[in-house]
Amino acid sequence: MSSEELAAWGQTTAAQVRKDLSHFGSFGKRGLGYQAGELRESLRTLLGIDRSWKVALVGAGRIGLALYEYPAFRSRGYDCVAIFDSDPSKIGTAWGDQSICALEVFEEVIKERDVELVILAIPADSAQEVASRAVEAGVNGILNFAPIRLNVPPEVPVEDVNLVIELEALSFQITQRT
Amino acid sequence: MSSEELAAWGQTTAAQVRKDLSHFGSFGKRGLGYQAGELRESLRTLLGIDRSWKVALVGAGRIGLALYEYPAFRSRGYDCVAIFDSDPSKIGTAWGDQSICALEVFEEVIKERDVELVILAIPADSAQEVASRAVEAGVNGILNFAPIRLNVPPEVPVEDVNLVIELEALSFQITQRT
DNA sequence: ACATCATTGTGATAACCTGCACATAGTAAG
DNA sequence: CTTACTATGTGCAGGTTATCACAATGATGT
Repeated sequence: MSSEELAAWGQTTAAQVRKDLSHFGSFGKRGLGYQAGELRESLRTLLGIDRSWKVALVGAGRIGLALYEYPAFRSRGYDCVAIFDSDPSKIGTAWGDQSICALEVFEEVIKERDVELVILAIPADSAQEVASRAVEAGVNGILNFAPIRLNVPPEVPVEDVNLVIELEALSFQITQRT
Repeated sequence: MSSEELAAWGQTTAAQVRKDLSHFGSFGKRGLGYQAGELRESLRTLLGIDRSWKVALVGAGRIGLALYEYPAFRSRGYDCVAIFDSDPSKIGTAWGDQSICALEVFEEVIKERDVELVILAIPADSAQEVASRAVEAGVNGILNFAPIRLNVPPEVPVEDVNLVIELEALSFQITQRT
């Protein structure tokens, strides 16, 4: 597969593909291109997605449920090993093979099950507190659906997903289109 | 409110805030700062979010449900005026005040209800087809949850949301952290 | 063995973005 | 009215990112 082909796939240019890859090493053969399977594996290793990750889900609401049942997570190596919620009526009930835990036992469960990533699917007003507790408990990264900017130490990466902003980005582009 | 304060809020620098705003006009008063409410309204107009937008949801699965019930959408002016699904057992049933429509009547309903934005919460294999039909029916923008790059004319903006990639971005950063 | 061809990896170049620093202008007080 | 003060808007400089263009290199065929 040539950088040209890869570029078409990724909506970019051939030069961009080659430059980007060159920052991490030399993956292609001159005159031939890249061997797709080999490149794929190299990149998987490079990105740290050549193994499975233990994930905890905080918030057993509708968004939490959608994420928990999202097949792509498991198939890409993200294993949900714990679910938390603050609602007493949900605690103890089970989704699939996971029983929903109370936030009171958060640290305990996180450590016991070696959770590395936490998905926050809870309202904005409790997100900061849970995030801080997660960091304290040794979590390595946070995927945040709450519409606030979390304050965490720089060594713990946070990825924010804000669906309203995505819609607003569309609105903006449409408005600009004159 | 000074650019300094705004910068702290948005995790950036005062100079950046001023430069960015200056691209769209002059909103502040020298020696005083910005008047928050006024600035807010100016930006809302600029971004095209000073009005409500009519949205159709395609895919009445768990992700679709989570989005449909997401209160922030309605409160920010995004009105879901139609829901579509291909599953015959869902068609005709209702979520809240919306009855789920068949994809057969897609174009008809889109035009009749003046839908401007479409949210695609369906599997990758049918996303391109629905996207093309949406563009053809006159939709102005697409929020795409399917993990494929949609092929649509450049005047129709597409925002992609890929939750697996968000998790992978975390994995990468953690791996790099050495 | 040699020539031809295709495509990489990369130095040079251009475009873009961020941050600094200050002239400018509006406010307030004497 | 004049002076002192504050915070904007912006030209400039530095750094980062994208694009170009080509020498280097391996494959293929004669």
